[in-house]
Amino acid sequence: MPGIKDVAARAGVSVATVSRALNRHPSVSEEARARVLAAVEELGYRPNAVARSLRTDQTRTLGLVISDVMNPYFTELARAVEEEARALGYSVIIGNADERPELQDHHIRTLSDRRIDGLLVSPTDGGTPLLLDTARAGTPVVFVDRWIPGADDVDVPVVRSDGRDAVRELVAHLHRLGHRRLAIIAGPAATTTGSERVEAFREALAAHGLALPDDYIGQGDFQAESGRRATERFLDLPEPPEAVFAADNLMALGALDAVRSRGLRVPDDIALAAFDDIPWFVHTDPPVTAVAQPTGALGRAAVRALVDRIEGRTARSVTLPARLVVRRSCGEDGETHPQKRSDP
Amino acid sequence: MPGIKDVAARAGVSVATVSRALNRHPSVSEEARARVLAAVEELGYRPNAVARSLRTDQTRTLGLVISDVMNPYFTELARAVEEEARALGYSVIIGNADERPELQDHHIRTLSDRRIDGLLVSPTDGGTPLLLDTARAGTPVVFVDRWIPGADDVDVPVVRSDGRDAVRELVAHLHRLGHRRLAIIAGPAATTTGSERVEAFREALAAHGLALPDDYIGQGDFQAESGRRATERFLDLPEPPEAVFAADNLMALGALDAVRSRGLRVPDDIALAAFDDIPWFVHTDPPVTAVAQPTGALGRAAVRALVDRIEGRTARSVTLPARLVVRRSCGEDGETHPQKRSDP
DNA sequence: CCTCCTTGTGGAAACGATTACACGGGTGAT
DNA sequence: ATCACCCGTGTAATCGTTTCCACAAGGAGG
Repeated sequence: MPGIKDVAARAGVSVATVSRALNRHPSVSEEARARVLAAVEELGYRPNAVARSLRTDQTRTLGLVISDVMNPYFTELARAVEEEARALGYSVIIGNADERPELQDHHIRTLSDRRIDGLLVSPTDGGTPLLLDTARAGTPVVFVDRWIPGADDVDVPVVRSDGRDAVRELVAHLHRLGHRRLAIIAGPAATTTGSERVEAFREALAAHGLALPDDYIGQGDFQAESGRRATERFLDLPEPPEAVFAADNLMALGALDAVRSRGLRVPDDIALAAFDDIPWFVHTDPPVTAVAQPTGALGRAAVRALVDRIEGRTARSVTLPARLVVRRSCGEDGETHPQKRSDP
Repeated sequence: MPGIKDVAARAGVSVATVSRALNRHPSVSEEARARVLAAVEELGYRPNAVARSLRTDQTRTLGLVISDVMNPYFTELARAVEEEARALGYSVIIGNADERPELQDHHIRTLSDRRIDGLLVSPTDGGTPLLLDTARAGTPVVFVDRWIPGADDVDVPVVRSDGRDAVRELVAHLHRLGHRRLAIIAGPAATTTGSERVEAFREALAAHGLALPDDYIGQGDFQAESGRRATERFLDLPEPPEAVFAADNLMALGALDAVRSRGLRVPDDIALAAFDDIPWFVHTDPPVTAVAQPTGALGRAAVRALVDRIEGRTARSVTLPARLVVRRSCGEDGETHPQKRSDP
């Protein structure tokens, strides 16, 4: 592979001039620039990004650490992130933490070693100081979707969506359909999305004079299998819930599994709803009602915030509203959706 | 961030010794090694991967260029690739080509600039010489899932799965259920998986004395929307097919969409099957019959082949068999599955 | 005519690691 | 005692860029 020296030789100029020509530095003559460009073309020269990074101390690369690549929500997020980053001239390296703290650490470490310019993280459960230490050490960090507490002493914007209103709508919807015993399959308590969604649910319930007994809170870990187990536990209760709300789409899938393997039917025997809408929910049996996050917008906003921080501007946290998408998994609602909102 | 010099100073040795101690070079005394390790620990030193790569001319990074991150098949592949790579001491950078040749080129270029050690690609439609040029220029390349012709003059192993037998089984299954007018939604003709699957289908049909008229070949692009369009076209035919085989899962999703929006039902009005099994197919209405690839094994084999090439060993192409998973989307088959095979 | 600035250029010093080479001192064989 | 060798270590070159600094040539202003 040709180096800058080869180009310089071919163009009959020094390496300094080649570098300047390529980086659109103003003080290089039209003529020299032309000769350099020609030489570059002829040799098929491409600057060595590794060497460049070493010298300039920037890689134009973003790290994205997500909790689970197999979760359609995160792949959509990842896709949006990559697109926006590319538009801004950055590449992104994705690390899949698979909901395992030690894997998350592994990726954070590897990415730091690579000297990425900034880090986008949707932190998993499990308190490890590495992430915050990294932020404290000066690497620009932005949280997306989830965040972890203790980031007060360091500037880490959070880009997320607020499901409170949508959850309220969902509970109203369930209530209207006659469901009174409502249960939730929660995510790990240590993740914000884990606890937050339970809180929102509990509050919404309270507004209708309903309680959320401990038996009706299933402990999940955002994976399908845990959704199945939690649902089976619900079904074994002396008084099983009439509706189950899964805090993410994978656990909803597991729940669907569980009720089906008992020979029961959704929504006739039990209603089901999920957080995070995905294309497949349209085609499940039955189509499932879900709280939809503006995933793409979230990803793009997160990248913009991160790049702002990297390039020395200040970045602010962003919260975007989620909305309820009613389908058939909670029962037929008739034609009236008093609280339906128009698409944002 | 501390550099190797800081460590050397702290440990009271030269940078050379630090480097040697860290790279388990044999000739460094126990005592020096201990002091170095202590200093590393105290300072929280991490070697700068960029500098190291520049010097050693290897990044211990693999590039993975896939055609579509949103396709569950590819995300499962990506996940397996990352796992195996990690086990072997490599990181992977994923590039999403989104079925667009120019994006594929963009990623190949970016990855080459980064001096990745090897490239794993599942090429999109559209002939651009860049990919083969890269391989010819000496970058180890392995094709996974799909491949492109013209790679004969350069050693590019292909890791893929052979669906021929499974497609034969599928057609037998459909035939047994009484379906005679069978259609296929093909992928882009320029991708091998696009044309190959059509050929396998045609051959299997021929074995039953059935033809595959042009009207029954829908042109898709592996995206959901194209599956919908193709299916609508089928449905508009004076004599619509009795069964539709989608060459990937996303197009099957689109097909499902199309038949549902006409108020028709699967499998009563039309049967449906897909290439690429995914978890969601269990929960669609109805569960869909699919040809399942050993995706994880494919990804792992691909990484091993690539690393073999990188580390100077020779790598061979690998072909793994796919198998048929019968569900309900083609109709009830009774209890007998004469050709059912046990899980590999 | 001299000075001062501008413009275009090249030489050489970084960046942070790895590694070839040299060297000093100990050890075993002759 | 001499020699050859090995071991542990340090000095310095190197990887491919960017960029600081020096410098030459030419133009403008006094």
